[in-house]
Amino acid sequence: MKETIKKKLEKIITEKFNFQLEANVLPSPNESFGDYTTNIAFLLAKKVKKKPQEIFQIIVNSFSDKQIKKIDFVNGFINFWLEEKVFVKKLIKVKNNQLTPIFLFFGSNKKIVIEYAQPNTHKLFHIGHLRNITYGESLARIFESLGNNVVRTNYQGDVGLHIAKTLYAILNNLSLFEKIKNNSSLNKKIDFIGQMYSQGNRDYEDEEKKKEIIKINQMIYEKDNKILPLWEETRKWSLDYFEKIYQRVDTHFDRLYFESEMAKRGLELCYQALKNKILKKSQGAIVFDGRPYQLHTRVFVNSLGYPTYEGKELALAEKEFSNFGEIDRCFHLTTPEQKSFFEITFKVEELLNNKIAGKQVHLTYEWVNLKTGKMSSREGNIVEANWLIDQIKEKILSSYKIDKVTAENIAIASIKYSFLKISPHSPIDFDIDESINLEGNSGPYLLYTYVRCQSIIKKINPEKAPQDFSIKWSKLNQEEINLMRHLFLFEEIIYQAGEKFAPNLVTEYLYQLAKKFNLFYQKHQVIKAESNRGLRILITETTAKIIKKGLFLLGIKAVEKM
RNA sequence: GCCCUUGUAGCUUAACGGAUAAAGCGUCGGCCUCCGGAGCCGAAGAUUAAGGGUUCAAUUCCCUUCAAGGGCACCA
Repeated sequence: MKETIKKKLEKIITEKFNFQLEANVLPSPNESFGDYTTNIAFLLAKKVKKKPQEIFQIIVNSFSDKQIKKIDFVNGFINFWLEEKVFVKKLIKVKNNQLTPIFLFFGSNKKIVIEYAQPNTHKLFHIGHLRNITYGESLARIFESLGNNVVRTNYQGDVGLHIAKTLYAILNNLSLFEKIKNNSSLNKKIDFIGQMYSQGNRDYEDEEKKKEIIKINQMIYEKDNKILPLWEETRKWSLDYFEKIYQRVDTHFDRLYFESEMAKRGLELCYQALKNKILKKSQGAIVFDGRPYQLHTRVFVNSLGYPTYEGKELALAEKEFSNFGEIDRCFHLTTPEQKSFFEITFKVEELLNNKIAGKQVHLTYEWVNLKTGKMSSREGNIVEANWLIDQIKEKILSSYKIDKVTAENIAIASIKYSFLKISPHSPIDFDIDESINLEGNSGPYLLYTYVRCQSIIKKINPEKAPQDFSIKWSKLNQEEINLMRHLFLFEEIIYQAGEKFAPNLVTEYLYQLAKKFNLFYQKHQVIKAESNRGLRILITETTAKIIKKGLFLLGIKAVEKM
């Protein structure tokens, strides 16, 4: 609808004013300003030297569309009011699952990669990862619903000093390790790795032990047989633990990539880039000189001959762009401190392979810090994902009479919603009571509204409801009108959320929808309605469908009772 | 030092350059003989960090200052 108005306006502007202008058409900010609004009268006034009022008159006289009931002029804005039947048509489409999405493609192949989650093995999966995975999964679903074929990838660090520290400590506690390996649950194993990491960190302070840890680090890189079995075993513990979390938060990956598989190919690519003079030697290392591109200089192969994180990234990019056929965009979700890292590696990748140019995108989301300060595994003040979900679940179980499965779903809904309603660019100072809401603008509020709708629908047979929808606004109450107009905007909101990588637009939309429905519910009867009964049932069904679909786009499962 | 991001009610946040800056929590006052009270209604609460500029219009764009966070060669 928005596009239709826009195109017609632009045509009129060209014909009547002999002027090219992109007409900005938006949903009106509130009900008294119609359904769509445009500011072209302001913009045009100066260009064509006419008063906004005159411009409005000319547009009104030329504009014709069967779906538009009225066009008016308020405060300099031109507002469009849609015919009632347009809304009814849309609601019926939603009811019959016939919504056609507005497509948003990033290229001709309609295939994109989203790389997210990115935890490191041998470390805990904490609320920062939870924010990442929640954001990534939601973006994936939004892009899918806009017509894209999405490949979900996850780049996990399974080599590095933190692992050497952990393995060093384990080597000094081998009997305990064997005992845990044979007899303990996965949770105990993860606890054990955490303890060993802390121990390894303390050991690293000691100069002698530090040398040994660095040696172990090299052994891991070289897949030395003396360390390989221990590395593989503990790595598997971590991966099993991650997999359980992915399932718990309803995410899956098409491909897991590991840092350990990138070293060899990364090194080859670095030497190829050196040969092509994209990289150069400097102080014993191989580096990219970023100055010609206003970038930093960074090391790709260190002076010991090992590829750095940058060097390995070249191999990752190659895989991500070749493992799934032609890719139009590849999104990497990380916290902002990796900005310059990505600017530089993207540049080198482009120089190596110009087909990638412009297709790599770094999407940042901000840190989750604790109110008490920064999280640090050394200080042991990590908010671990399972712990957080369990805490919220307990809180729900102690406050409401529901079963455990539902409590689990509600807990995850409240956590995901709490993250997603905040723009990714806002850092979060996390406090469990303040950050995770169960009332007000929250996941449970939306679930509750959904359950409420379903509860009404279950009590009646919608098929037998009156099907006469030839309505007039004058016969409807304000709550019905507001709801219908809001429901109408759903697809456009999804499009905007995709365009701006902003699931928080979906949360805001759903919250407004639920609020409007609850007010309607409070003031008017549906089942025993004396007027508009069929329409009210239709509105209730549509609200339920859209909340469910919207929650799905946020990665949240609707519950049927609570 | 250079570069990037952020600064909005007591707290946590929202707002393609647009109309009266929008919510939640907290505080205060109302609403269940009625489809689910995790709900609904109302009140109080904002010089959008400060100061300039551009614009018909600035929380949004530009400049300066202040504050917080992050990045700037062999960590990931």
